[in-house]
Amino acid sequence: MSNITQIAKRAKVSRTTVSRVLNHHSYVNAEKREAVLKAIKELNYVPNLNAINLSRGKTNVIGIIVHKINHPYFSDLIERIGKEFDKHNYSLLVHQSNNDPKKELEFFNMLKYKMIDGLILGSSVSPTSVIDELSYFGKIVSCEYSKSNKIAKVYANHESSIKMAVDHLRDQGHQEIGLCIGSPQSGVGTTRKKSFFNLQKEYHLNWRDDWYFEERYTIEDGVEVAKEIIGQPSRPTAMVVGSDHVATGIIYEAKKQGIKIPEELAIIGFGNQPISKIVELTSINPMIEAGETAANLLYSMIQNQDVPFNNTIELELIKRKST
Amino acid sequence: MSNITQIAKRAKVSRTTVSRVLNHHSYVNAEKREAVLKAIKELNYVPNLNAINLSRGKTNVIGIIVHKINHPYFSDLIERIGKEFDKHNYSLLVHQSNNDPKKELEFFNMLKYKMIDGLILGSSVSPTSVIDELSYFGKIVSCEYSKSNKIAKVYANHESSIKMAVDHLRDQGHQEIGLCIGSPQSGVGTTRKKSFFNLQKEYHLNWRDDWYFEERYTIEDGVEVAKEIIGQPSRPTAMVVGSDHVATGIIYEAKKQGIKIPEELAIIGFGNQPISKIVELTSINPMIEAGETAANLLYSMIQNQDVPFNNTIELELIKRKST
DNA sequence: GTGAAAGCGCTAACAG
DNA sequence: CTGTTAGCGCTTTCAC
Repeated sequence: MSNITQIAKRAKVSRTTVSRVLNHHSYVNAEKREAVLKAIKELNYVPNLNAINLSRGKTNVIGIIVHKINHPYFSDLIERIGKEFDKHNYSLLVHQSNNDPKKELEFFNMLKYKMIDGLILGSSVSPTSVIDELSYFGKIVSCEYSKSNKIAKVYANHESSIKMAVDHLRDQGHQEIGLCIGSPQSGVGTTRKKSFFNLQKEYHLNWRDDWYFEERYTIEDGVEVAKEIIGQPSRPTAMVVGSDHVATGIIYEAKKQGIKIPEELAIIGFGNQPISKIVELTSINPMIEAGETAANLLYSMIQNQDVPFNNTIELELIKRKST
Repeated sequence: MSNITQIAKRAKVSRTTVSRVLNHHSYVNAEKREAVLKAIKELNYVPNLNAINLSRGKTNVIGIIVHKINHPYFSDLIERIGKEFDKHNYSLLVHQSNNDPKKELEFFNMLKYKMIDGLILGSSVSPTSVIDELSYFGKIVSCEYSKSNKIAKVYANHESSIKMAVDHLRDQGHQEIGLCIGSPQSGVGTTRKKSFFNLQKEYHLNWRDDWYFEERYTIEDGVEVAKEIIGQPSRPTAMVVGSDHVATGIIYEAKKQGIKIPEELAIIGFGNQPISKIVELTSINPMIEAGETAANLLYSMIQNQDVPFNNTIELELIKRKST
């Protein structure tokens, strides 16, 4: 394993010159350049990124933390952010928190310790104070609402999206509406839950506690939810479901049990995932891509450009046959 | 931003001592230790990982490259590998290649340049020569079959899995069997395709070229495949489908068009993904978890332990109602 | 138990 | 266009 000094010696130039040809800096005399290139070949030289990173004070790596890597929402998010940053020659350090604040804290050190140049919060359960303090160490973009005003955010208004869903269902005549969300601790979950129950009171909707479900993420979870609903003595006529995949599971199981969608059970999901087209699920969807937006925001911030910190995402309701 | 030298000065000790308390090395006089800790607090010291990495010659990061981050197979793989390495305090640098050899090569530099301590090939389209050369720079584990004998591999025998599928369908009386795979360039795709056509000849199965589909990855792709099949003047009575998700799409669309599964069209998938239970898809499944296995192999290799390079995964056929 | 000194490998300001 | 020199921040032998 050779280094720049050996190349310099062999090519009979200074290390600076080697560095210059390596980085295509300014012009280097053709002969010397050739000598350097020759030495590089002969010694099988490869650069050491850790040295470069240390010297430059940056790594061209950005971090992203999510609740669960293989949840479709997050894997899509990671994919889009990765693709976007790839254009700028940045790599992605991906971490899964399982919504565990300790795990988040651990990963946040990557920013503090200068292992990553920026951080994207796919989801976070850390208190604002932690985020505020962290922001001192580097650029951060959150893909959900955050109270911190030290970081950029790109988020949908989940309050209005819940209203969009409930209003839509009420328009169809529903008065018994259940709710199913993911993590009630996450920003998204908290807001959805709160907004829903506010509306439920405001509209004087009927309610039973067993119409509420949380910590549901997958198609299989949806199947379970459907079973629970169907077993109830008096079940809701409609469900607002935080994830298209869970909603898909509900539809699948309900249909299997001979329940007519939407006549006997209406379902509305979120995210307009590919699968929603297939099961003809009505879904509420962001009108911009949060991943790309977050990536571009962060990239600009890393370039020390000013960006808006509050970026709200407009939503639209895509009506299909499940409502 | 303070560094170890400033801490040393303030605590009136040497940098070595600071380093020792930081790393819990040997014993340090209680008073000096306190002084160091105090200085660290006062100066808001945070370590610089790049310096540590450079000095130590390792990063505690491993890289993983996959065709597509948000394909369920790969996002599951990443999740499992991440979880496994998290136990050892390793982070994950994730890269998507889109099966582009150039993109792969770019990421391989992360290993050469010492940015990562090891590499997992979720999928790869690079020639053996490239992998062989790369193996010189670090430990590599492939999650699919590879001709390279310089890296560890954990792979299913796709030849026998195809045979398992075709035999099963023949047992049910099928003579007209179609094939649908992902990338025909990937190791998996190549083998599946070749094995299938060998069998098709050996068994004298009927065949039409329009019973073959490639580059299909998603549920939506499956819907398209179903539409194409159904539109054919003489369609196959069964399909071997490389992905459960694509198979799910086929089932969904076929049923929608009133085609009876499995009477009029039998479907067999691969991977036993959660969704396969829901659509009652027969699926062929590995009996061990490739992700965990690959992670543990790589971890052992990084510890300079000897590991078996050829790790085959046994498969089982999980019969459900689609065949 | 502690410190001096020599790395780890590269970059960049400055002078010529 | 090129070299000198001073970092970047931490680890680790080796003496004492």
